[in-house]
Amino acid sequence: MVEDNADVRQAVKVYKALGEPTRLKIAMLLTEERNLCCSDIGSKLESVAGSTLSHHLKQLTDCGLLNLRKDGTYIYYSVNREMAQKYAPYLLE
Amino acid sequence: MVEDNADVRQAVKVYKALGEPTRLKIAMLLTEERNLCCSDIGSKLESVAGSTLSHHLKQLTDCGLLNLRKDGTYIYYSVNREMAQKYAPYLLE
DNA sequence: TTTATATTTCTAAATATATAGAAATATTGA
DNA sequence: TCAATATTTCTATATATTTAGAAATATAAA
Repeated sequence: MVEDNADVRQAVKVYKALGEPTRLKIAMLLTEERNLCCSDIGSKLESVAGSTLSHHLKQLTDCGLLNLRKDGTYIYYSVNREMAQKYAPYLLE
Repeated sequence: MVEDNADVRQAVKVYKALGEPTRLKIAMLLTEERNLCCSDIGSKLESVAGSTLSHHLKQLTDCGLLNLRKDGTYIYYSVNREMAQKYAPYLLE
């Protein structure tokens, strides 16, 4: 019988996060260019509302794929390379 | 602006397929043990209806992650290692 | 041909997800 | 303090997904 442990649940979260076009593009964007803020990212994608972007970034952050650094009003995001290496090195190509 | 090309769409399909617990478990199962048929897989998971399993296997196959080999009434599934290597080598660990 | 078994397709229902507008919160700078 | 900007939360809606029962299809074996 296949186990349903914490590691599998983590992997599911990561793959679920990447299994949506806008989020995959955000992740790819952030491997090319580190330290983009929410609105930078928005301007590099086709018409996404800020609230939508915020939800996507939350999902990518919650699963551990993105690191964030707060600086004043801004939040700068980067890909967590260890996580990408482990689950989706495709991102790092 | 981030592109939405065929390669990205393929990656989204793969990650969407893996971003669901039952399907991730199926993929993990099939990296450990090759050539399991639908009902073998069903017996290794907790209570999944055959019709449900069929849908999951279709999704995993359609995105290219699983190879299949028909033999009489049976269909034997295996992980496509190239695809796993490219998108989710986590599976091969 | 009939029966048994494996798998798929059809269908419907429950649940989850993506989306964005509006309002709220946070921080900076004037 | 006030205004401007960045981001989040709340809310609702549209859409997609998961699920499985029932019926259909396919193959093999009796």
